[in-house]
Amino acid sequence: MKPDLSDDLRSLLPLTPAVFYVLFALMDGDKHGYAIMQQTTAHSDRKFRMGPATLYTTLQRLLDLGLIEEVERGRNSEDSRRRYYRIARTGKLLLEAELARMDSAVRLARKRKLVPGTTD
Amino acid sequence: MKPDLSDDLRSLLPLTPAVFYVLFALMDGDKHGYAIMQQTTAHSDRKFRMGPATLYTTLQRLLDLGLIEEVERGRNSEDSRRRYYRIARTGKLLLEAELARMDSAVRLARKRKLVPGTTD
DNA sequence: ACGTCTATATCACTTAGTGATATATCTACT
DNA sequence: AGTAGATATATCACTAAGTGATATAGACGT
Repeated sequence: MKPDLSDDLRSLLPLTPAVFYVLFALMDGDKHGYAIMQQTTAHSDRKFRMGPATLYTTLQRLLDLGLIEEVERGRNSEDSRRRYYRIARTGKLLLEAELARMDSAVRLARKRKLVPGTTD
Repeated sequence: MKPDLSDDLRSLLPLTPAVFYVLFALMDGDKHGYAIMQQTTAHSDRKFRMGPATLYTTLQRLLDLGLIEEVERGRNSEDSRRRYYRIARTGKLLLEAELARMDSAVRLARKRKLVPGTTD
């Protein structure tokens, strides 16, 4: 059984594109800001391009909310400018809730034949 | 073959929640504003509640963009206050593009086991 | 040493969403 | 007929979020 999200977190749903793609990019490992920006362009099939202003203000907001955490660089000799981030437990729960919402919208649309069915 | 979206329309992706749910509500038939508000609450499993301010400003914006059209009431003796809307061709294309984006995000997440698989 | 890419950061501005409130109609009940 | 409550649209003042532009500087190849 999964814990329910607090009202506080639930009020963030639906996630804004910037918040969604930052959390989404971090789901497969810790990353620094610039890498998140690049992955986001790739993950969204170039449909969403996040500029630096959006990225860094979003990262700060997510830190304040406790949805992500900064991780002290463990690596030996990385680029000294980089700041690495990790998705926090609450951030993951929130991302899962958002994905469930998307999934249910897509399923409903599929019943109305607005989206091609699964092929994989 | 589907026509590509113009740059103008593509810049609206990802859709804001308000825009998405209005178009989504209209995909199964013409509706008036208040009905859209109610269906949205239902469609989103109460995860998104759109107040009147958001609804009516969004409807106006969508009319200006040509994504929806107002339909003159053909019915005989309906509630005279109601204004009915229909999704326009471009609005449907845009909604389909957004659903495809969501679908691809959900599929990617499923590979990472962040979303339960299909059961239906 | 130079140019380009990488990387983070902030400013001023625009756009979108929101709580509150207003106004009017419709419907059901007495 | 009166009226209470739900339905329906609309707008205001405010807040939150995103954005283009710009700044600054370290990394990397030639």
